[in-house]
Amino acid sequence: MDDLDRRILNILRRDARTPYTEIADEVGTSEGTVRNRVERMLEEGAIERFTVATRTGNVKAMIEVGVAVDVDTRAVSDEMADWDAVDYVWQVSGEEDIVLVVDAADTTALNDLITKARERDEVVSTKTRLILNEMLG
Amino acid sequence: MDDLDRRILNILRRDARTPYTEIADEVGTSEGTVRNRVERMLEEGAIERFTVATRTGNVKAMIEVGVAVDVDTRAVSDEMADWDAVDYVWQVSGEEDIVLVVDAADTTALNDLITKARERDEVVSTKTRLILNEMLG
DNA sequence: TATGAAAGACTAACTAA
DNA sequence: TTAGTTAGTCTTTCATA
Repeated sequence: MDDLDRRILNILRRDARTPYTEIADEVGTSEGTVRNRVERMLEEGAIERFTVATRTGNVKAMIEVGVAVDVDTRAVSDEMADWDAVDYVWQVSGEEDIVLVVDAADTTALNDLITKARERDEVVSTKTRLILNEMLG
Repeated sequence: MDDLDRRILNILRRDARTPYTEIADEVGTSEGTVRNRVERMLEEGAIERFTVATRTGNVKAMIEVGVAVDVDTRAVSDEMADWDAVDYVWQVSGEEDIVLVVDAADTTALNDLITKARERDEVVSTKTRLILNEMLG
């Protein structure tokens, strides 16, 4: 993971469909080098996956969910990952245990999701924050 | 945004390099249809961008940052987006105003980042949560 | 690091609803 | 008029030297 890797990553983070030849030009190396490095980073896990950032709805939010102490957080997370509109489920340290990152159609859909979470016996608290603006690092 | 769109998105979210022909097979349509729909979703903003999910360091975390009431949150967010190891900056509603999603080399790097945030006059509080596990929705 | 072959994406003309 | 299909062409990626 050297500076060249980081420059390649920065280009891919902004547009993962940039052709290797174009990346090569930009960072001053050959197409083959870029390709080999991307493959290496994929193997090593520096690149977890190629993906798309979506905004299918109008409301993005994070829901911090607290669960009871005797509960298998992993299992709960697993189920919540299957819920509609849920993009990511993070198990986190801190007061709450799970953070849902969601992309909901509207506030009603968001509210339904929060309700669904609160109705579960294992869930002891929720705290929702709307994501008003997102910027890439 | 119909069911076919959603199925295409789900495939792309897991691997954005899946060839159109393969997606077409999986969802039961032609390559051209998949391509047209992906292009339309890009134009409409349902797909914000093609990107890579990275893990360059060993520590992922979210840092909730509270800023003073008279501060331009946008400007602060803008600067923080440029900091090393910061993947995303979200302006959010709730007690705190900014959430940094970071991918740090180690806990020292994470701590440096938190310190850097706390040293700013505008920042009145920080709360850090380690992301222990992430799952795709 | 080149180069040719293979895979994939794109263009544009066509068909059907 | 819009969505979908397809054949041919061009671009990108990949494997080999």
